Amino acid sequence: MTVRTRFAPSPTGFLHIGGARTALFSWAYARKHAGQFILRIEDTDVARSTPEAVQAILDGMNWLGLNWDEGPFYQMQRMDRYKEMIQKLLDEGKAYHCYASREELDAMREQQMAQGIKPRYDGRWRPEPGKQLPPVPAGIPPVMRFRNPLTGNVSWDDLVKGHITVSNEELDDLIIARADGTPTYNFCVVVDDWEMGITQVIRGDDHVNNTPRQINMLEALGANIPQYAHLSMILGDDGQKLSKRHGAVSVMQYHEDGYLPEAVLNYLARLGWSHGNEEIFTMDQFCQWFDLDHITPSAAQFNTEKLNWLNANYIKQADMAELVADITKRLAAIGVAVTTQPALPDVLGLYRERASTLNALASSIIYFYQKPVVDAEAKQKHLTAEILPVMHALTQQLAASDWTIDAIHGAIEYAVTSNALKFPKVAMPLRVMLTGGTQSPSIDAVMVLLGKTETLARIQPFLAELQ
RNA sequence: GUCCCCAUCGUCUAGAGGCCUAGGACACCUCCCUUUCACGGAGGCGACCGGGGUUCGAAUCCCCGUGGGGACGCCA
Repeated sequence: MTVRTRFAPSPTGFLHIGGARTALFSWAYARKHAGQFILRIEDTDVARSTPEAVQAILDGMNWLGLNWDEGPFYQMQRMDRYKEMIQKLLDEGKAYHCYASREELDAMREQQMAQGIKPRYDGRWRPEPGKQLPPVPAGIPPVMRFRNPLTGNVSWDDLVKGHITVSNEELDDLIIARADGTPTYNFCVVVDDWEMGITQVIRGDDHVNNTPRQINMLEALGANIPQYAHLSMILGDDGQKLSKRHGAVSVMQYHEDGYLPEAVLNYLARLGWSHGNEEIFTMDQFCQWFDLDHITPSAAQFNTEKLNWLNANYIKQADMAELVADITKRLAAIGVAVTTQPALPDVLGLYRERASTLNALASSIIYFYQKPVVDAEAKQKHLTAEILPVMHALTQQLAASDWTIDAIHGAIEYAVTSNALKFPKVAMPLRVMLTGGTQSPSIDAVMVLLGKTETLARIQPFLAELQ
């Protein structure tokens, strides 16, 4: 049987990091087994679903490169099919109408909680042989409930968590269609997973509790039971649960923040899954290695520092043409136009090993295309009156040099030795004048990139000012 | 409250009864490289939640406890 997995988000918000990992694992499982990966949009909550959210999910998937083989299927477009199946269950006596009002049900739950028992529907409208049902209230549209078995257990071998058993006594007759006739989540999932031939349901472990209900419905429908793999959740950097209010961000935010999709993917893959000591790997390798056996059943805390480390690695390896295009865009976004000189690939060649995000990389090279803002403290510390004569002499020599890295280095070296100074004593003032700060790659390499004219132009005002 | 799940360095994890003096990675510290900062290299610090079993032997299996999480919607 060919493997068919699915990712089934509800379009009520952006694709966040937890959803992205679920999608990644489902995708990788299908790829590993040469199967199909299906995208299904669970939009039956009309009030909360939005087209913008659908687009945001698609954008996130595309950015990560998680390509799907079928879909996206929209549940709202499959209503007729669900309704047929509901009718089938009704005809077979496996579902029934319930006329209990919301107020009535709320009161029931409250009472059960007060008694210290698990709140569950008490079956007041469930038909039984010889049972007298309440009189049907007039003008009240009923909901449809699934007739869950009263006794016995439901169990399955979860591919991540192992054997799980739940007693049917813990379950109740869930609503499968609302009063307006639209089917609810648990029912749609069951019909879709069945009809789409899903073989492995890989999803978040907040669905563990839904699984026994779904298995019961699948059985009532006469459907095959897929295998289930429940992934633990991802906690925020601070160990707290991720929520809209707290820490949950769109995967596209990582794009904006300067992360490469490869890095995010690699990080996510390694969060809760492992392949021995492998830390950095391509998606091809991941798809070959991926298996459900090596997924940790416990929750994992997100660690931005490790993501940064991975991202730095991917920035170092990135294709130069792509890097140039990306950095150009990021600089443009902050109002910096990249000119032909110095050539961006040359600059990036020197700076790419120093940054852990693309944004950091972009801002680290601004001073090649704009006059730097000089750090006052650095200026005061390094641009002293005593260094002035040395700088003057050095500038003259630089002006006459042929502007190769050796020539520049030689000129600085001469200034150092002829004045009996330490190298930084000369290099630091240059760094401050040319870059505005005290941290940069080798100053001679920076000067080569900056060019003779620009270098001298940046030094000149300081010499004048110091005089 | 009830049910379900989870538990190895600060974090992500390796670990399928002896290979464990518990390995790797991030972070942190030290040193090296060096022209500052990074990068890189070499070291270091650092964990099996507690208690009972089972076993010749337990991080690993079982039970209890503790702690954490999830679920209990006409949401998904």
